[in-house]
This record gives sequence, C-alpha cells and structure tokens, in this order.
Amino acid sequence: MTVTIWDVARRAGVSVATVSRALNRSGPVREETRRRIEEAARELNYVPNSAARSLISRRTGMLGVLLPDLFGEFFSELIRGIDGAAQGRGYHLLVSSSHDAASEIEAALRGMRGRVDGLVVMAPMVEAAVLKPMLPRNVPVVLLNSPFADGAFDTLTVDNYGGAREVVAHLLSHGHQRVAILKGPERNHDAEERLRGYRAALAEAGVPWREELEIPGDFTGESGYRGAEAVLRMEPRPTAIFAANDAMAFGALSALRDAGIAVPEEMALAGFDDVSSTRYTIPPLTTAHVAIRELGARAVGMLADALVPGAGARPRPRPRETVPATLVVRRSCGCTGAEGGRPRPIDPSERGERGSIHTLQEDAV
Amino acid sequence: MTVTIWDVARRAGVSVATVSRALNRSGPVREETRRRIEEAARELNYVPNSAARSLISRRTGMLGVLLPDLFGEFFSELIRGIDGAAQGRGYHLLVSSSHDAASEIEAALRGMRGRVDGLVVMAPMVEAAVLKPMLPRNVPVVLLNSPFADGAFDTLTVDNYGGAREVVAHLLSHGHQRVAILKGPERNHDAEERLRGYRAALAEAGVPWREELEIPGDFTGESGYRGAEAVLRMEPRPTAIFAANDAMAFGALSALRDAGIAVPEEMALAGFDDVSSTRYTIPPLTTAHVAIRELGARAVGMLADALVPGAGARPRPRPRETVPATLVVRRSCGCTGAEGGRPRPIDPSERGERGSIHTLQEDAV
DNA sequence: AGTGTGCCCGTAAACGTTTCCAATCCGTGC
DNA sequence: GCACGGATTGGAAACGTTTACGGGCACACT
Repeated sequence: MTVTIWDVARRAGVSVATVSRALNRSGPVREETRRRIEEAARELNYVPNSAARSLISRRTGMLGVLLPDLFGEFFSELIRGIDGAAQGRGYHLLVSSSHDAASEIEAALRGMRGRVDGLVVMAPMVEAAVLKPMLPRNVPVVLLNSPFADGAFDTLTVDNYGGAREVVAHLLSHGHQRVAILKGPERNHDAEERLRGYRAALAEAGVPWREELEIPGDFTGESGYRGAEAVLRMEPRPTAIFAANDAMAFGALSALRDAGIAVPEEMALAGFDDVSSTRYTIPPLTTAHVAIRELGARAVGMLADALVPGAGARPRPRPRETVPATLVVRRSCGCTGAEGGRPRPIDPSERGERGSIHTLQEDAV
Repeated sequence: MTVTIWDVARRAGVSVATVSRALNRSGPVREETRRRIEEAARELNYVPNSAARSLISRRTGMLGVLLPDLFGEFFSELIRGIDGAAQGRGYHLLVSSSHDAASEIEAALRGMRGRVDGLVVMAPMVEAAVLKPMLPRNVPVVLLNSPFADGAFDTLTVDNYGGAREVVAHLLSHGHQRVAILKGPERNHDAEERLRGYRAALAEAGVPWREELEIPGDFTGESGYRGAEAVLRMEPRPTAIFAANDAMAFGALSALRDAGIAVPEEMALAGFDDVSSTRYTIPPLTTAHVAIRELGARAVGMLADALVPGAGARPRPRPRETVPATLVVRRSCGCTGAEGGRPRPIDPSERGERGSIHTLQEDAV
C-alpha cells in the first residue's frame, strides 16, 4: 500500500542505507546512483515516513506555540510572524491556545511533549514560579513576556513599562492633570508593567497619584467601554484616559461616542500595542507601537539559534531580549499638528500589507 | 536518559505489553496490576514516545489546517473555532498559512503528508481542477469554500451567493438605483459567488446592470479605500456600495469619511462576513452574517466523523454542507428604525466573548 | 480426574527510518 | 605485482511502541 524506502531501494538497485544517504545528502553517494535513486523515488511518489524518521533521529521538525488565545489583532499578527519565520526555516507549527489557567497550560504542554523540537510560550496570566516546573527541560523554550529572574529560559519581552511611561508622559505633556488608566487583568504580567509605567510617568511629571484614577479592566473591549463610563461619572472628571491595550481603547472610544463626548477635545485617549485598526478608528488612536510580527519572528529566531546541532544540551547563557514599545502619535491624544505630520517612519515591510490600510490612512489624514 | 515503556515495565514487574494495555486500556489487565503500572509510570514521569506510537499505529493525533492567511478577523475567528473543536476531540493542530499560489499549497500539502490524520483546506484562489490532484487520498479532507462537483471530498461552503443576493436586495429595497460593488480578487471562488449574488439581486429587482459599477478589489482594506474613491469619481454618482467583504467595507468607510461623504445619508454601505468590528465602526456596518467560528468547528466535526475507526477506507457519500449567510441590518445601509431595534437574535455563545464588545454596542446604540 | 472456558499476561514480530561499521571497489604509488 | 587509501556501498542494529499469538492459571462442569 504505502511505499517505503525499501521499495525505492529495490527499484534503484541499491540498499536502503544508500537511499537514505542519497535523499538526505547525509553521506557520500556517487552522482549517478543518486540520480537513479531520486528518479525511483519520484516515480514511486515516495515520501519518507516522518514518524519513523523522528523516532530514530529524535527530531520532529515541529515547533509548539502556546498562546492564551488566537483571537484578536494582536495574536493574529503575532502568529503570523511566528508562522513566517518557522516556514522559512522548514519547521511546522503545532498551535495550541485558549489557555489561561495553569492547569490548562500544563495539560497542553504535556500534550506537546515529545512532539516538538522547541516551544514558544506566552502565558501572561501565570506566575513564573508556577510556570517554570511545567516547562520541558529537554527542548529549547522561548518565553514571551514572562521574564524569569533566574535566566533558565530564553525570554523575549516587550518593554511594557517603558512604552506605557512614554505614552502617559506624552498625555501629561499636553497639560492634563487628571489622567485615568484602564488597567489590564489582575495578575497579568503585561498589565502590571504597563501600570507601573503609568505611575512612573505621573511621578516624573509631579502629578499626584490618585487611586480612584486606576480603573480595573481585563483587556477586552467591553471592559474598556465600562471603564470609560466609570471615568465619565467621576467628579471632577479626568481629561485623559490611558487604556492599557488598544482593544480597551476601542471600547472606551465607543463609550465616549455614545455619551456624546468629543475625542480628543473633551477627553484625550491613548492605547497600547498599535494593532492595525488603530489607524482607522475615528479619531485614529495614539498608542505605543509594538512590532508584533517581528516579535513572533524573533521568538522563532531565538528557538532556531538554540536548535543548531551542538547548541543542544550544552548550557549556554540564556538570551534575554527586550523589544521596544514606542510612542506613535495620532489624533486621539489631541496633539495639534499631528494631523499633517507623519508621527513615525513607516516600516517598509508594512506597506501594502494584506488587510491593512494604514499607510493610506496616515497619508490621507 | 529518556524513560521508556521498558523502564515502567521493569519497575512494575510486568512486561511491556501489559504496560501498553494498562495505559491505553486496550486489553484486559487485572485491577491491581493496572494500579501498580500507573503508579510506576507516574513516579518515573513516563510519557509515551509519540513517534514510536504513530509509527506502529499509523495515527498521529494531528489535524492539518491550511489557510491562505492567518491575519485578519475572519481567519482569526475561523481558526479559533477549529482549535476549540480539535482540542475537544483530543487532536492537535498543525497550522500552515500564507498560501495563495498553487505551488505553495502543493509544497505545504506535501510537508504535511503523513504527519496528519486529517486536513482542513481553504484555498479560494486555486481552481478545483488544479487543487484536486494535490490533495492526499489516504486521509480525510474537508474543503472550505471549494465545492467540488464530483463529490470526491467533504466540502463545507458558505452561501456566498445567497448572502450577497440578500444584502444587495436589501440595499435595493431602499430605492437605490445605482449600487456599486467592490469586488474580491479575480479567480477567487468566494468573490465570484458574491458577485453572482449581486447580479442576481439586480436582475430580480429589475435594476439595470452596468459594467462600470463593478469595481475591482482584492479583499484588503486598502483596495476598499481605493474602490470607494473610484465610486466617488463616477458620474452620476452611485448611492450605495456593496463591499464583497467587511475589510473592504472598512476601507471604503474610511475613504468616504476622508471625502466628507456622510454614511448612510449620502452613501449607503454594506459588507460581508460580519466580523466582530462591524459592530463598532461608525456607523455600524450592515453586512451578511457568517457564523465563522461554527464554520471552523463544523469542519473539524466533519473530519472527526470521517475519522471514527471503520469509516476509514470505506467509500461513503461525501457530505456537502452549506452554511447560511444572513443579512444583519445595522446603520450603514440607512435603514430607518434600525437604530433602536435588535437586527438579529444574539447568539448566546457570543456574549462576553473575549475582545468583543458588540453586545454592549448593540445594546447601547 | 479430565476438560473446556475466560481472564491475564509474556514473547516476539512488526512499523520505516537512520547510522555505525565493515566490506568492496578502484586508482595510485612503490 | 602489491599494499594502501579514499570513495561508495551494504548489513544490521537501533529507536519505542502496539498487537497477534499463545501459554498459564483458576474455576466450573461433566
């Protein structure tokens, strides 16, 4: 039924060992025999059995990707970056998602054990201490936004603190004295860092911190909507809102519109992540730009570095990289002059990007 | 180094056959020995080698997913549905994307051969005749929106024709005499069907068809932007636009805003897909609702049906299912009275959905 | 006591590769 | 003519499971 390496060997008049060497170019094979073997393989439509291959070679050619969710622009773009880089290196992607609880993550990780050569894990909701023992020790792992103090794993971290600080500092530079923050989920690492950045910016500007200005949220648009409503009820009313991610900013924008509040005239607004829709909300959203796709690609790159034969078991310094989050000024913060100018240089790779119209948007504005 | 079934057998004082039977519950094992074996396995932290297992059992526990892209709300939601259903059935997902050209698809398919137990393929850009020979014959395949006339594969198809027809008919019911369409890519099956629906609606309403009203596009927001610009240059100017997908509608909306054209007063607009952002554009977008997540879940369901042991090689009638695309009226089409009402019953599963705020939106409007 | 019947369990043969090691071939230098 | 060495090739042992087959054993029945 299925054609094996033996069939190829028989047809080409050689042994299976030679077939293996010829097809993988893993040993010396005379040019002429190699051609004969390749021809036989093609004629028989031979495709090596990957199970057998990885049984003996202990490599599967797959990378595992564990994310809290697949939905939304952020993850969508992230996985796109991961996929592109993996494909370029000949790896397949084993994707698993919808995991927040530690137990789910553990189950997913167990399911992947032995099936993947490396792992990209993003688990902002679980603490380092509880995540660590679940991670496999026999394959390289890259942690996204879960910095481990002990440096036992590769980590790749967005500069949540710095980005948030910069965004809030920008809002404050407009003279706002009461800037509210729509916080991310409790115990979420990204959320905590962004909150820290918010507080730092306030402190640096000498603007007093007020507990009531820190509104709870959970990164969903819905919570952003409710958060903005809460802000509007406050007395005196804040004049600016920093949403800890763009999705909440969208929700807030929606609430402000429903309440008849003009943005940015009556309320300035800023977000975080710079997902592509930020360019075509009304008004376009000031936010912290994160090179999401590059983030995914870089994660795979780090994995690939650890996977070069020889770097395997040898303990080496675990890279800890940080990717910047930089302010991008659009109209929602009320910057005069932001309309005509180009807030940041446009990454050439973004131009003509599928499904995105932001270059057009920014030019047109 | 790695612990095998032999280690477990030795520790439990039984043979490997018994260990296998006990752990898989695949044969009679005395209760007491089973407990001993399970304990040994747990103590040793034994995890079966999946390569060896699938080498002998000829099953990998993985489903392949081949999509043209991973970006954008549509695919994001689709893969979410696929992932949920696969996870529920104990399958892992091997994901591959960014394939439009036939050669890329063929390469991706070859790479997956033997690694997956089943395949979900969405390839709107390649014709049935060229796609068919690339598909594996030894594992079940579900085709998304690629209906094959010969019924050689399971197919799951969105009613593009019917949905487009309904949307355009609705626009026409407002009395519009010149309705432009922003078309999808050439040779894209979905795009062609939606165009067909547009033409049918015109014919049924007795509104004359005009070639110049069919504007080329490619499903990206950018092409929607340009398409709307083109529409605005026409003389006499059309009074309604049907964008063949929501992304293009968003682009069009953006162009209309930049041109100072009020929607829906000066130009009615409708889209297709009902991705979640349609609820919080300004104005909210009238579109054709497709249960995207359910679409993905159903695809996995069909695969699972074909994968129950026994249904394997036996040739059976290949199911050909169609999922409806139904009109959902929001404000962009200019319906009076659409503001207060609830256009369609809200699917309970959508409530409180992560990253979506549309229930709030629709209630609040 | 002999025999049939079920339940448990062990032996060993697959599954399809890769790779170590030895054998063969062939030209070269002495 | 012969030893030698490098380039090719083949044989066979892994890799870690699942599973067909058959053996042992306890028990009930004749």
